[in-house]
Amino acid sequence: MTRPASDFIATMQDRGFIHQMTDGPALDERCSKGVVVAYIGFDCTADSLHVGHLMQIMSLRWFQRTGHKPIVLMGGGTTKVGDPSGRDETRRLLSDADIEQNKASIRKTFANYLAFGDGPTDAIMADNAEWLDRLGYIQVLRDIGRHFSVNRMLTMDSVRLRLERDQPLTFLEFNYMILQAYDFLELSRRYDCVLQMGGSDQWGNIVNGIDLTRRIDERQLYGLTTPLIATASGAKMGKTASGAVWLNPDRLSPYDFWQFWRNTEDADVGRFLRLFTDMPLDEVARLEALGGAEINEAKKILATAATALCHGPEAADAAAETARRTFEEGVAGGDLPTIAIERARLEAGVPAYELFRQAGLAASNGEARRLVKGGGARLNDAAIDDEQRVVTLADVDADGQVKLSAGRKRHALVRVA
RNA sequence: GGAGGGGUGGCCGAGCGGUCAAUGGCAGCAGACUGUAAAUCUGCCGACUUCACGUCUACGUAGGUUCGAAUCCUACCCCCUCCA
Repeated sequence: MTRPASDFIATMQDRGFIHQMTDGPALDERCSKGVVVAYIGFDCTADSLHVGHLMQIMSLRWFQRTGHKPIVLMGGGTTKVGDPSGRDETRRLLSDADIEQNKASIRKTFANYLAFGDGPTDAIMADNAEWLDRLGYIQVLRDIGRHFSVNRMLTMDSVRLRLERDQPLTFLEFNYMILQAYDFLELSRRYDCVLQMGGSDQWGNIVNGIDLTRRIDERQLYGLTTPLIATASGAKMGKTASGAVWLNPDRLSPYDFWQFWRNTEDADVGRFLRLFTDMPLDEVARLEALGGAEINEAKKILATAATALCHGPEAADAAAETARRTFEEGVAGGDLPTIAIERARLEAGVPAYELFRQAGLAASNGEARRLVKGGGARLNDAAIDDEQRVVTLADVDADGQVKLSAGRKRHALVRVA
């Protein structure tokens, strides 16, 4: 493609957000001529989004920053059905109450990335439960169902892959793409929305919405998908010690979120800076070029910038500071997980493995003991060599705390209550 | 409805009467090497405790046979394939 005319497409292209587009040139032109409305849907399958959703969120952010109006569509309705895209197994059915709860919890995340309001380019939030819940079966079959050919539905990846692998696909899930297609139609009518974005696994669903709207309203809509992000060594992105990298602070602390980015592989630093921060491209290029251990500086900047977007600048700085003190000075930083213990218990002496378990550094006493046995446990930065090591008041430092470490990276504090 | 195949630890996948808490791979944790990276090598990786050739809970569910079952039998549930 020649150089895009619109800031939006140019930015998305330069920063690596574009996997596929429907009629890219036309979309580019649209975006260069005035405010465009676009949406991305988020299903409420968990009470928090995770880094896997970050591409989508950043897409909306850039969309808004380049002068357009983003719609965050909560999938209050579609979550009741469950998107089969990219999965071999049927999603567990969530209760309406769970979905409501998840929705409420997820909503909060967006406030940090987008500016909501009533202005022409202010973001708005919608919920497809609003229209999907009201649909009548026969009516949908007649109005929408007749525009879908089962022959074609069977060729969509979300369906085809299931069938090819002999994995079951329920009729409920089979209908998901129809509902998502209908969403696009509905949003185009309600908000003049002409663009849907999403991950590459959403391509089929997006194209269905475009086709449906062309057939019913004779309106041209557009789609744009983002590439699947894996780490340079091929692993799926977003896994950490304790599972997914959640965006909600109650699921993953800002400190741990910061650590996730800090541990980015060398080869990914530039790409991640482009995708997950607002950093200008020339600055990214400079940081990316750092060699050897110097690349660590770039990782810190990445971590702080990404955390600032998600959790706010204060939380990001606090996390960076805690990390600096913990790793560079070897002092216990303030953001580390902390547990309290009564003075009396310490006077009597508490086995170290017990404390490791309580502090969450080990899931069970047995695991804690194995950690000690394996040489990975440290007490106030000194390796614990005796499995039976008992912690007493003698181990408490001047600040009234004891520092526990499991490996190089995971630390916790025990404070005397 | 009929015939056949299958349900094993977070996942994949061996086992098919004892020595099986269950081979192997992946994922995860830790150690060494480093740069809080990658790659590599090593150890750990159901729970609990006196960490041990100990106890408990586990191989879809419920019973049964047996000194002893993930392994055999019965019933039930679920999945897949083919036929109707």
